[in-house]
Amino acid sequence: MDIPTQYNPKETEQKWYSYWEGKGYFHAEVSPDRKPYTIVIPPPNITGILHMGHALNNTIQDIFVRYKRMRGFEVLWMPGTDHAGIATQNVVEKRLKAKGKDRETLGREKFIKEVWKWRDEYGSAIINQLKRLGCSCDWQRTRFTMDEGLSHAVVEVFIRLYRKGLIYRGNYIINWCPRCRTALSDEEAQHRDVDGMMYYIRYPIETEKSMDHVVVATTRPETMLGDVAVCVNPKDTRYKHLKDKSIILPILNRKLKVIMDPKVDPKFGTGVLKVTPAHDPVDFELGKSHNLEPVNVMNEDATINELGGDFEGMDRFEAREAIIDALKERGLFVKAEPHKHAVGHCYRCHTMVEPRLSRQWFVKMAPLAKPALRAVKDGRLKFYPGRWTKVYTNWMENIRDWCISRQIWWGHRIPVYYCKECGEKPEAVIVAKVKPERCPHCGSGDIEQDSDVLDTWFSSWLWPFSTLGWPKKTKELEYFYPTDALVTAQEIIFFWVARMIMSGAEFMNEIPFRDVYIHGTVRDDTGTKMSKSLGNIIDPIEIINRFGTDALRFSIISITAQGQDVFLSPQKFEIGRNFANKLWNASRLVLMNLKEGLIKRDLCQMVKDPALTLADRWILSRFYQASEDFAKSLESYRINDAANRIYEFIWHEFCDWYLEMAKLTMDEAHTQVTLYKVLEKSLRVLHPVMPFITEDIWQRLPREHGTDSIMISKWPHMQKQFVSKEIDSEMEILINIIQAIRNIRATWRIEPKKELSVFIKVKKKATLTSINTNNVYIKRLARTGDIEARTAINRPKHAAYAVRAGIEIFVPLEGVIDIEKEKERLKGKIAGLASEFKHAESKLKNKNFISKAPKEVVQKARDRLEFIKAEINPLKKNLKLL
RNA sequence: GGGCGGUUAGUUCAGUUGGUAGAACGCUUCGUUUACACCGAAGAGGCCAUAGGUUCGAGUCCUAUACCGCCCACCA
Repeated sequence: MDIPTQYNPKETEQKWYSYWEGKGYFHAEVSPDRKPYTIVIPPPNITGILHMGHALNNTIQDIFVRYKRMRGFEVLWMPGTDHAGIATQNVVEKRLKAKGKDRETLGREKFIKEVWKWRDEYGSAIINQLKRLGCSCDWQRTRFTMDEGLSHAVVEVFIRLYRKGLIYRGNYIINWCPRCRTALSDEEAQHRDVDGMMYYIRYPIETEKSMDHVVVATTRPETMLGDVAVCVNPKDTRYKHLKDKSIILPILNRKLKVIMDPKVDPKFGTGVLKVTPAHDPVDFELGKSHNLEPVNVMNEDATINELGGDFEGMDRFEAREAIIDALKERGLFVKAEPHKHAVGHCYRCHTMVEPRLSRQWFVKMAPLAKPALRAVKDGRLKFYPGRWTKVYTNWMENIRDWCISRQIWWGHRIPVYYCKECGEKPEAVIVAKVKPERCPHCGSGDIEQDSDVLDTWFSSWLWPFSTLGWPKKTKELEYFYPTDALVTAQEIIFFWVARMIMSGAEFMNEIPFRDVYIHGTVRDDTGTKMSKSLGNIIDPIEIINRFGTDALRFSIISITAQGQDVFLSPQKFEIGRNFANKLWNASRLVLMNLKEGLIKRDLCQMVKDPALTLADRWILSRFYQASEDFAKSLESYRINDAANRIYEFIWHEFCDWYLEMAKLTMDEAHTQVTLYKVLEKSLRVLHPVMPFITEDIWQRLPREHGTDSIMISKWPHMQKQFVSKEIDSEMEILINIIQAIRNIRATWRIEPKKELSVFIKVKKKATLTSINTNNVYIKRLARTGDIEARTAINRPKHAAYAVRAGIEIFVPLEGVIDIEKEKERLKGKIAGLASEFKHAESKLKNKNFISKAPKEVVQKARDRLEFIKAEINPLKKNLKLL
């Protein structure tokens, strides 16, 4: 059979991927006679390119998908992308800017056309990369969150929640990104520690005798322009005198009320809080409970507005400096102290988020969280590893309302219309699927749609059912929902996983999946997260080009322990490349020797075949154990264990031992059959992990396997009758003997080509028989001549000796090595070491050396001494044997 | 401030209900015997972070401590 000497991954990958796709193997249909297995892809966003996190994530999913498909499930792995509102808008805006255009002059409609154009051109890049990864997704069912069907689901959900009173609109402090100029949800504001300053500022008290002050502490002095009050804790005796007094806001000279509220911590700062309801969430709450009118002093881009007096037009940080200078001039500045605190940053552009008072749409989350919480508590939904359960419940129990409106253009426009005639009346708000002709209240035709769009996650949280046609009751939805598993990274547990569970419970009355497998974050070998901005990314496509897809997949899986972060460096991919190479060459050996007429045998019949050797039985026994272990590990999400188990089997059991033994009887039928069966089945077990190389080799094997592809072949059926601990341990003894003899050869420096005669002393009769019937293997693999095994043996003269598992092994050295010469060599070596030992010992007894030499040098000397001790004893033992 | 993860061979990491410590890479020595040097053989290398406790027995369970890392949090 013809098989190239050199494995060429690229060729293999291209050939077989298009073959699978062409045959339609990825496609899943409703098939009532089979059980469905559905896996939910975390849809990558269209601006993204494949990074290692994706590679890990999708490899894991593809392993499950291929495995389950082989196990007879109707597998649906539905791919798709999300529209990534802010990120995509940013990308397209940047592109426009390069052409000298901008979004505002273009206008909304034309801009959105531009975005669609962009997405048609670049938005499927990541899909193609997933194909190169070998992902067996049902590409015919590829979905996009802006598709008609999914958009329809979004509107439907908005309306249902609104009618249920779970969506409301209101003025609140939200996270505002001044660069993207939009509101963000709490999750989208990522807290990072910032080395800031705490500024202490004097606020004058309005009294008869002026000059009295109260000192206020703040990290954001620029917000003082929006101060409306000063607040102290009612129990704080230091500030009792402030009651009913007024405070003068410096610079702007506005009168501030003094309010008392237990929310203020007397121990923090000076115990006096300046109250800025429009720019701080706590202050906002205070303002509400004390009836204070907020003063918003900032524009959308975080510059100071007209209410900021002389500071109008300045950026927030510029204004901060200017205000401090102004305060210093007036003698109202006390001090600034370094202060570390966590500040929110936009998760898309990393700009410091500004808390901002504005009118937004929110989802009331607490009622949605309840059933989602219950599902986890009563075990219907499980996290792997389990520790994420706590993280999840914690978040759910303290859930806050979700700000879903975004002041951008790319996304699902909010299905809310306002009647201009009705103005600010509540009746002016019309929530509808399509724009109403007339206002149902006043009949006016002057109606405008809300200009905001929805958070991208407001469409992805519906993914498990919106992609299956919801709200229509499709047969796919009924068959494939709820899905089985979700594989994802910890970063999106709150953004996506938790919300999907809530939406599933709410709209489908059933949580969307039962297993959530959270894998680790991919980091570089210094432990920092891989990111474009840090420039420490390892591009999976580059790795694929260099090592092959299978190598990438195998390597990344084998080093990813359940839920543990993954530390990567390019050289780690050599594991997989070497393994692929090993597999290829082992297969070559088998293929070159396979005679088609000899392999057609039924396994069930084979067990009884007396021609089967110990080696044949052993490798079959090992194979079935390996394949079972593999499956068990996989089903419990211990994927690295699975990968390493099959690696261990193929490399160290099949290649290192069985193939070497099989070479003895290569032409015999039992060996031919065993070689063929074990290789063919091993390929099937390995296929989910390394799809390309396994398909390629499998297709070169003689065709008696009924299907056109390993991809749709059946998972090897367990044949318990082959699993035998007795066979295993019988072989283990042989292996031990062989290793012992090889060891003797190495320690006595026996020429490789010299044949040895061997005496073996065994206690058990059965073992003796086994050794005698199988001594051909010892002869071949340990390269020996005659082997004499008996229950009673006298130690031969001048013999090397070893004992393994209770079996004694003697190898006479006379005639094998020059005994006198070896004696001399050993004596010389011992003498040399002894003198070195003496020297080192006396050195270490020298007090001057110990006290004056650098510590490392002394330690080295000590280590050396220990080393010599350890070296010298075995040599002495050997000398005695001669 | 709360929660979580890590600390095991020179390095990077496995170690599933407690039972004589594993892999990969690197290192040393040998080897090109008709699959493979992206290879084979033999070998060296570990008070499993520290201190207590439970147990016949602890890398594994409990309690503290230290260091590294992550997540969450409206202390201005």
